Amino acid sequence: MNAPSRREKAKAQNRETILAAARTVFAELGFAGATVRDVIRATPLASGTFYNYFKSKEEVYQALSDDVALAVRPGLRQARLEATSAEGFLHASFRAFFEFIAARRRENPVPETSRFRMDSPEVLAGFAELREDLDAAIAAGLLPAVDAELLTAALAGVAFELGERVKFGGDVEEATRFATALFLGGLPALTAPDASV
Amino acid sequence: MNAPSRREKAKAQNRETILAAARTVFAELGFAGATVRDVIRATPLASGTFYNYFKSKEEVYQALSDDVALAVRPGLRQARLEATSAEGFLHASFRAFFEFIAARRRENPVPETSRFRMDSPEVLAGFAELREDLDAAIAAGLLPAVDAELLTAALAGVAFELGERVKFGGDVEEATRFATALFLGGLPALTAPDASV
Amino acid sequence: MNAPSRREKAKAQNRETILAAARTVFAELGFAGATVRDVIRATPLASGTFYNYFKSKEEVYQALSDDVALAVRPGLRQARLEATSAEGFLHASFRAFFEFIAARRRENPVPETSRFRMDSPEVLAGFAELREDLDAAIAAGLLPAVDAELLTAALAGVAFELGERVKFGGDVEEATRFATALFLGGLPALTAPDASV
Amino acid sequence: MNAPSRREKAKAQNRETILAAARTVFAELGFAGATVRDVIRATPLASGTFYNYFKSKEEVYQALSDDVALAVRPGLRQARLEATSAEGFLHASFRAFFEFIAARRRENPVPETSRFRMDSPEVLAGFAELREDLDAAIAAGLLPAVDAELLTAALAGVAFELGERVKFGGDVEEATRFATALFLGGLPALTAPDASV
DNA sequence: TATGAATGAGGCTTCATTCAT
DNA sequence: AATGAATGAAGCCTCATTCAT
Repeated sequence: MNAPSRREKAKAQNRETILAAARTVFAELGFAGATVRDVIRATPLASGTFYNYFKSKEEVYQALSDDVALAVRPGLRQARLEATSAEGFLHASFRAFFEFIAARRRENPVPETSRFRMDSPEVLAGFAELREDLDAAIAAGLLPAVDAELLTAALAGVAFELGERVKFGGDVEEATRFATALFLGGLPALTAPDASV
Repeated sequence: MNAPSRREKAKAQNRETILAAARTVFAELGFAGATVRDVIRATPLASGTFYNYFKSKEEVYQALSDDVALAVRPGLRQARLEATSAEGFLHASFRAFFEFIAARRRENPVPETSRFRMDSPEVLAGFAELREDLDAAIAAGLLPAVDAELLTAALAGVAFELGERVKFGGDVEEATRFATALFLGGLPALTAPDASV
Repeated sequence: MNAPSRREKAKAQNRETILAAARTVFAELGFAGATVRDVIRATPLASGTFYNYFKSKEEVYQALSDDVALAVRPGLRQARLEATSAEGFLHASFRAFFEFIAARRRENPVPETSRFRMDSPEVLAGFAELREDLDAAIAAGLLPAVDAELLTAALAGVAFELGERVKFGGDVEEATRFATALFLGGLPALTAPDASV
Repeated sequence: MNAPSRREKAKAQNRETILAAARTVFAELGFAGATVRDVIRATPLASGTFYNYFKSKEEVYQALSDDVALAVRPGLRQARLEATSAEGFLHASFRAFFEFIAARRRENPVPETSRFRMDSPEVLAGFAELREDLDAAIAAGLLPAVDAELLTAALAGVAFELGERVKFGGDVEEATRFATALFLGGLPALTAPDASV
């Protein structure tokens, strides 16, 4: 009992409608380029209704991030925490990430968009934990003692850009293999005394 | 013959004034976040004057890309084309990119903007030729025969994200070394038959 | 017979709740500056409930006027009608008015609003009958035969402005004495043939 | 030479157009009740133009006040400063004020309006100096030593309300005589030891 | 060519009011 | 009756762009 009333369901539904519209619109126009109006227009709702749910574009962004935190990050993290080798760690991370993008693509086909639009909230939210896990992995001896700050950045960058390819139809497995191999091969080189220039 | 008249010089000057202002403003606010007004305001010129030189913000963007093509990319390309080793190729590319960002940081010392602001014309234009050069380098045997599409993406991603760190004070040399070493170590692994998972 | 049912009492209660909130809100924001939403927000009731009792802000205004007609004005009129001297007439009028303002100040201790806020229903309603009473007082020989139109205006003006002082902490007694003395002294002069300029 | 160009004249003209519209609209709707849109609508100008001249309704209000300060108050003040008797002081003040209102009425006929709309900027602006002059007049022995705070309020209130009558066709001379006589007669009474209640 | 005021479209937000529950 | 979410009109303001000077 205490099942959600019809009204409560409608309310939850509207919230989802707005979030889904925002996802699409942000992907299409970029977060900065999108307006609240754009989001509303992508919705059957009236303009005022938006403000019953969110105070601003930023708040939608936040909600989108939260959604993702709930949906993807636990799995992603779990995979990393359970990893017993550098390869496992990297493979689990990249795979989870690319899978997520591919799933998104399936349920919400992406319109043509320029490559520098990859600033969607969902994507960014997941990276916050990465650094943390990296530190743990290094401390545990799973990864060599490289500069964790730069390594986080490099991992994020590669995930980011390969993710773009996946978003437009690239193969998840292939992207995962490529990224994993790159870092697996590169990591030892990063600890070697620098001889370059 | 036909040295530019005073009038022509004044004209060229205004054009440069606008472009310089746009560079600063786009860097500060991002392309999407910036308005033509913002650009004009960063200029001693009147609003109408803007339209004597450019039809829109997009056209300024294009001009900025062209500018950088003229100014930065030839040198970068040259270095890549003359490279005699994978390391030289990578090192030249990363170094040029991070130097570029550091220079921008120096002339525009108030970033306060997060990662979204990497969508500037110069940055994007710089990557346009990378793929081309990669293909050439692979054909020349300088780089192993990996998937050039994915490699381009991975290079861009790492450059992007390490570039962020440089933008906020990171060291150019350190970023260059890190990125170069990562790919130098990773490239051989990319050609090995995949054994992962 | 026919004592109010529980339901009728609840209904009357809600009406009073809204009126009380409106009084406070109008006093704080002024009639023009206040919105129906403001009134509802100052209430535990839902927005729709407002419309079960009033059609609009204006109707609340009217009801407030009626309320005060019921509550304050009879006493004031009584005092004026029973006055046996000009002083009694004036003193009763001013005192009632300033007391009213002081009472409002006590129950709503955050004025922060300047002179504009004197346009509340109670205040205006209170002056409506003054002219009538003045005519009666003049006819009864209580007041000298001055221009009742102008006298009404002058009384209202003084009451208004001294009322402002009372609103911000001025003493009721002092304001009453001042206003009464002014008119008591001035009234004879008003009947004298005009020699001025 | 340096005569205002056509453009400069148009600009000054627009400013006046807006101010005139604001005067009318504030008188009609009250300051609080009026919107910027209302002002614009009372104008042949486009909405954006308003903001070329004023940042907000409040700024128009300020400008209106400044206008009045320039136009009326110097004369008003002069008359008071030159007064050599209480009667002269009062007469000059009231007369100047009512004249101003009458002049306004002539050039800018007032629509029907309720009595509590008399919160127009012009009217209020002039009273700021009154208190100052009153203090000076009392110090100079021109007026008896009454409570200057309350006297200011009373004078303002009477001017206010009689001004309303003048605004709707009342006679300037009559209002001036009435107000002057009231205070002339009332002032002595204000200094007498209080025997009231 | 440069100027900058005027324009009105369009973005943001709040409001009064309705109406299904 | 009471509720409170939905609605869209309307207020606020900024913007890109034009055009007379």
